[in-house]
Amino acid sequence: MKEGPDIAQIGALIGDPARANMLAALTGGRALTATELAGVGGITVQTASTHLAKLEAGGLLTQRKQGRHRYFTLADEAVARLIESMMGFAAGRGHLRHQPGPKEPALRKARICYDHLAGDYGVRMLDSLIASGSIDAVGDGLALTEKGESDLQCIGIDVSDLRSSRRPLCRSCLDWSERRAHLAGSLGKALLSSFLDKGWARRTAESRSILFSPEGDRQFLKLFPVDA
Amino acid sequence: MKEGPDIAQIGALIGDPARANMLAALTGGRALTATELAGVGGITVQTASTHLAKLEAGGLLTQRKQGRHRYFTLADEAVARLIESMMGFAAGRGHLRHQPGPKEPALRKARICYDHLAGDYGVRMLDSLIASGSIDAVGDGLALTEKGESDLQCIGIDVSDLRSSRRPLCRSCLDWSERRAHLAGSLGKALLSSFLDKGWARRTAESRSILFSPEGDRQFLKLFPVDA
DNA sequence: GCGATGCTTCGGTTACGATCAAAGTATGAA
DNA sequence: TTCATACTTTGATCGTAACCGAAGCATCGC
Repeated sequence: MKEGPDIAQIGALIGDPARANMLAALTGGRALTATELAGVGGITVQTASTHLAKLEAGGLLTQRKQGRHRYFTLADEAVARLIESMMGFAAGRGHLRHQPGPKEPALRKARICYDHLAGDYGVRMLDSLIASGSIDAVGDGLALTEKGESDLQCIGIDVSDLRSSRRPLCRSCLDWSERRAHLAGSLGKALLSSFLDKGWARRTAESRSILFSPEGDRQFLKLFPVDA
Repeated sequence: MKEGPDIAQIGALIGDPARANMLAALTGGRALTATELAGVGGITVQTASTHLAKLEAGGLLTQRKQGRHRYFTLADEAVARLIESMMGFAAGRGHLRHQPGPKEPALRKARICYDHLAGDYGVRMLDSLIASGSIDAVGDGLALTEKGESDLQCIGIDVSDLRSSRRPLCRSCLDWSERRAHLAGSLGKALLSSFLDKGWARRTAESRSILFSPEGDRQFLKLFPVDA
């Protein structure tokens, strides 16, 4: 008994509904203040403050002081992956939210997952990249091909820049709504950034969902076709 | 707020120390009775019973009645992966157990992870298989090569048998003690089974650790060399 | 300096859940 | 049948942690 690392601590940290909501909100990638997080957690700022202190002590969060605000973010990508993988697991077990809500469809279509695109559009993009031979899917792993590198160059993404970082270029991330993989890693981030830069899509204020403009939608679907 | 699946429920399930210990013990792959699980959880049978009922209701466990015993196992491999990934995360954050204990070294050397080999030996085996060209590592995924298939045939593992199952052949699983990948999937299971069948190693009664015989140790190290 | 805002700390209440003893149910052995 | 084992259910206790009000700091704008 008592073998291995202590999973009960982080389980308990994630196990509180208010904290889980905060973490889920932070999986959106942007830094949030204590007051904002109190909002998503449905609690007062005092309570939120103690929760945030616990999460920080547990190594899940980091905070950055900026003036009289304190911005909280997930400690690193590993935390984001843990949260998303738990969401995927929970979705598979039917542990869904009680109220689907009106925002749900938008969230399923396209949302941000830490720093890359998820949802129907995220899955579609990866499928298309694989079908066109830009990405090789071997087993459960992903690798960029030479064709993919030159194709990406054409749409303004310099892969050699990305390679210089320590972060893996391609990573598959299980999508909780689609139950299939989408593209994470530095390439996933770069692609989403380029969509936002081009004005094809924009992030929403309070939600993880990503809204495509009519023109951006057209361009995206053209760039990442799916053969019938 | 309140977006996505509910991770707080499973977080809370794993968040209790007694339940976490039970789950960790069941990651050893074998079915355990309620009384045995009460032992690893350090609680009475009554308390264990309520815990087990909760875990079953949450979809993490299944039970099988056999005479007057009730054998509990993890619901499926996804649960095992979740637990191991949380262990890996916890180990990375330094959420280690307070008492390392005397069994720790054996556990780090070789242990069972659901149904395949983990620990130093598990990582070594995968490294060797990759170095010899039996397995291709692309990105974070794994794929068996033709050479690998014939090599495995030589040591008595029929890959075509394994392919018939729905379960993926090769899967990489992050090792919490080594912080590197070892081989999971049906091939990982088949390899460990063959070691046990050959009498190279045996499982221990109360622990997840796997004990190699002197002869088995020699054979294993010869079969999976690491080039300096 | 002043007040306003953002956040944390303190104190006290409350509620939930983990715990076990004791009683109840099911299976097996004699 | 009777007793023993394996487990669950019930009931009651207890501790902890979530929660908020109020007070205490820190920072900004004026």
